Amino acid sequence: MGQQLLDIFERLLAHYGPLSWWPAETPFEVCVGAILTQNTAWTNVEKAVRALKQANVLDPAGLRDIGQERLAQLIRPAGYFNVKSQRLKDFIGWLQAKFDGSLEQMFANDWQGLRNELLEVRGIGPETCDAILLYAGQKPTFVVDAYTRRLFNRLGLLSINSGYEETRALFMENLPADVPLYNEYHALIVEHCKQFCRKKASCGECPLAAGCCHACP
DNA sequence: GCCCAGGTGGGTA
DNA sequence: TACCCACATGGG
Repeated sequence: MGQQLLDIFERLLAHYGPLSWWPAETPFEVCVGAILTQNTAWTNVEKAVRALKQANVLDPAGLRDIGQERLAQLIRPAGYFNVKSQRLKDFIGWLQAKFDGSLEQMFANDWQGLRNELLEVRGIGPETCDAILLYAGQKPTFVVDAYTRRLFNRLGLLSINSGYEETRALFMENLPADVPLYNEYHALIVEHCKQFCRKKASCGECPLAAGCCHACP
């Protein structure tokens, strides 16, 4: 299984090249982006992030001090703005109370314990949690999303009923705990599915075996 | 106009 | 546990 997972990774890497995620300038921006991108197209998140930068509030103190109504208006393009402004506030409040608003302090802790604590924060589910740990904190946890389950189910490596933790375990139990590898693998899965699982390209050019997406024969 | 996007939490059986 | 639903904007 480990070799199969590595083969798929190598094919994706050869086809798309290194993507070097996350698309953000700072670890804090990764955390905000991870919350904003929940069930939302990344292009919409970019608009919201841009607005936060222009308002000069894209840092722990800025998001702590801004009113929630104003925050909601700034992130409006990312959708679910009422829900997400509350989630950002909840995360910032937790970060402030627990680690004095410092991501450095937060990441200084044992990451597996930190993962459990992060999951307790309202609005931080498993994917958002792992994205923050991997892409903002360089911790070796694998990020699973809807694309990952869809793709590996179609490749026959994962049951259709596999949940988040089971899917994550497939990768973490069969691949070395390697941050650059986990970083690239998740990014490549997303990039591949954007192109093929959304019918933008014909399957003749697919770097994986036929059957990886609904457009495949 | 219709479908869906790099989810999550709350409610119900 | 296993579904079902709300949450909302913007691009294809």
